Parts: sequence; structure tokens; C-alpha cells
Amino acid sequence: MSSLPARADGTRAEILRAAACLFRDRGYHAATVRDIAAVAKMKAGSIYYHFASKDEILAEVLDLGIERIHAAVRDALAALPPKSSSIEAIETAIRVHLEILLRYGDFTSANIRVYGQIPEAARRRSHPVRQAYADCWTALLTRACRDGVVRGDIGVKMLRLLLVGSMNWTVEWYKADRGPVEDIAGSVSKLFFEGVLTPEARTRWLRRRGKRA
Amino acid sequence: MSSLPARADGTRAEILRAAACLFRDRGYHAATVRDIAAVAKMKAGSIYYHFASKDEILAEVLDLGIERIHAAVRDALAALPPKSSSIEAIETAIRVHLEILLRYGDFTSANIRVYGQIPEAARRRSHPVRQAYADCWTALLTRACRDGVVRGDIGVKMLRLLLVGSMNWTVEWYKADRGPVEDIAGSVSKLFFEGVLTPEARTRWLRRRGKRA
DNA sequence: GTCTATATACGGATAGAC
DNA sequence: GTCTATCCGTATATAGAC
Repeated sequence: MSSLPARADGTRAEILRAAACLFRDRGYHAATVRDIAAVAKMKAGSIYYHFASKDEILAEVLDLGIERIHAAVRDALAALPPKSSSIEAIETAIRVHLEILLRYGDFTSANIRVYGQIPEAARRRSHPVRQAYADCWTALLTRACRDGVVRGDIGVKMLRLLLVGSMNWTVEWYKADRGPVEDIAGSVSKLFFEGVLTPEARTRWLRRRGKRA
Repeated sequence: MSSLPARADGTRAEILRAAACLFRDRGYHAATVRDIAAVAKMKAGSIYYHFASKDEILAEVLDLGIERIHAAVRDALAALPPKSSSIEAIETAIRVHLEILLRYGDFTSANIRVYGQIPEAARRRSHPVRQAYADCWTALLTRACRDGVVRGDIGVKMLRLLLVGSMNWTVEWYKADRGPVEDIAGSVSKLFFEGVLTPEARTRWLRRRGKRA
């Protein structure tokens, strides 16, 4: 239920794809309208038949990126068997987030990379869409917390920021030759759920922590 | 032992500080030499008495950012009691990395934000410095692995990318009003070492994992 | 060591032919 | 719906006065 099909007459979609790709690779300012046009196999002037300004392209790329990943995660969660545990829900969300981000992810990764570097106005504009996706994760983690599955001493907001952050950062280092996205998703889940300590080290560590508290 | 003092005659350092701040907030291309000059309380032409080009400023900002954080982490590790565990070393590195990044971090966070969006040539130029810092973490985690403290089934490289990634991502959301950096460092350590599951959920989860394997 | 003035190039955006 | 041509602002960088 992404908003892409709505106005995707082909050319428009092509321009958006080109823009997302260039924004991602070079940043918003360094990607010129001429560059975008070239990738979309047109001349710069033609862009303005489809979009009023470069800013409008940016706005659409940003929203599409989040909406796409949000929709995929939402659909995957809805498709889970009704009695699934909140742990399975998180596992699923991790896998789908990474799949969209790394496999079909020009829009999403463009979003992740340029968001911190665009004018305040553009940020405010796309804030609602971002917030909606953040809320999705908050709900997921809050439920897990209430179910007694996830620890309550770190705080749901912090957990979300750290977890989603480590996933988002993958756009900085992932290359297709690093193995399938599923493996990364598996590592993220393992690490997030179990932590990194071996059983023996864990026992020692918890004992020490206990003493301190 | 950062390379800052070497040529920091004041004006030069001021320009670098201004540039780092603007690169961080707007990205490399959007931050103009005029902007940098204005923040450093000069006119654009004067910049070129101190630097040959904007690219040179970028190169220096990038290297300084990494060298600073690397030096701080290295010093903190060297200052640990000789019999410290590899776990304490990692804990220390996490804390110092976050402190430098979030408290004195214009250079470091500029680095983190713009690295993905600068020309290939600039990236290659600063690669050695980045690699050296990455090696520092690899050594830390490899030692912990060898000591039987850290699990071996995820892979040291993946662990490093996910851990450092979740920390680096904090530049996207941290604001001073979110509480002291130490608290964030504590949360990161807890999450990284222990994972997020409650003891009961952990038992169930491990049993399920065991069955699958 | 910093200024003003300017060369030169390139950016976003528009007008009007086709 | 796409093109060419072009306006106009702004970017990096330089030259030379002070």
C-alpha cells in the first residue's frame, strides 16, 4: 500500500529512482538536477514538467523511502500467525527492515543518509511519516516489554534507537558480496536478543554487576 | 597525541572547527567556503591564505575526527590496570568513543556524516586513518573472543560493524537533554553484553534456537 | 594576514520551439 | 512531453590593495 503506484506514470517514477540513487551516493546538494536528468535519460529542463522543484523531488523521495519500509514491515507483521510471540514479531521486523533497506533500498538508504543534512523545513515536512514508522517499533518493543520478554531497565526508546541505529548503519558498509541479507538479520537478532557474552563470561559479568548495584 | 597542536596556530584551528561544524550540519557540498569564513569571523578570500582548497579543509577535518577519537580510546585503554579483563576494555572503549563523539564531537560526527557522500578520491585519502581505528576495535574484540569472553559464532567483523554502528548512529538522535553520555554508554554496554531478553524469555529462546539447529 | 573585487564555472529554474 | 537556450544567483578560487 505504498503511495508509489498512485502517480507512477513511469517517467515520474524513473526520475524519483534516479534521484534517490544519486542523493544516496552523493548527498542532496551534490546531486544536481542535470545529473538526475542524465540518469533518467533526459535533459534537465524536462524534469520540471514533472516536478516543480528539486525540493519537491527530495520530499517525495524521503516519504517514499520510509513509507515503503514501513509498509513492508507492517504487512509482514500482519501476516504472522495470530499467536506469534512478541519475540517473533521483532525478529520478523528486523529481517524485513534489513531486506528492504539493503536489497531494494535506494529510497530508504537515501533517506537515511541525507536526512541529517537537509534544511529544517524539509525535515519538518517529512517528520510525520518518520514518526509513524518509529511508533511502529515503539509499539513492538513496548508489547514485548509488557509480555515480560524484553527487559524494562533500559527503556523502550533507547532500545529502539540503538537497534534501529545499528541496522540503519549497515547502509554504510553493506556490499552484496558480504553474503545474504538474511545472515546479517540473523546476526542482528542474535546479538540483540542474546548479547555477545559466552555463558561463563555472562555469569561472571552479572555477578559483578549485581555487586555494584 | 592528536595531530591538531602541530599546526594549530589559532586561526587555522578556528577555520577547521567552523568547517567541521558546518559539514556536520549541512553536508560537505552545502557548506560553502563563505559560510565557513563567516563562522570563523573572516571573509571567504582569507581562507585561502591558510588552505589551498576546500578539499584540503575536508581532508584535514576527516583525519582529525578519527585521530582524535582513536587517540582518546587508545589512551584510555593504555591507562587501564594491567590485569583488566577484555570485557572491561570493551566497556571502556564504548564509553570513551561515545564521550568524544557526543561531547567534543564536531570533527568526529562530521566525519561520520559526510564520509558516505564525498568523492572517491577523498575517501581513499582518509582510508588509512579510518582503517587504523577499525583495527583497534578488531583487536579488542578478537582478544575478547580468544579469552572465551565473547561468542565466536557471529564473527568479529560483524560484531564490530554492528556495535560501532549503533554508537555512530547516536549522532543522528542524541541531544544534550537526553541525559548524560555515561547513561547511553551504560545502555550500550548492557545491551551489547547481555542482550535484551529477560532471563525467562532467554531460556525459552535458547531452547527454541537449539531445536532449530 | 585579511580585505575587496573579480574571474570562471556551475547550480536551479524558466521560456518557448518542436 | 521533451528539447534547446538562457536568465540569474551563487560557488570556488585568484589577484592585488592594504
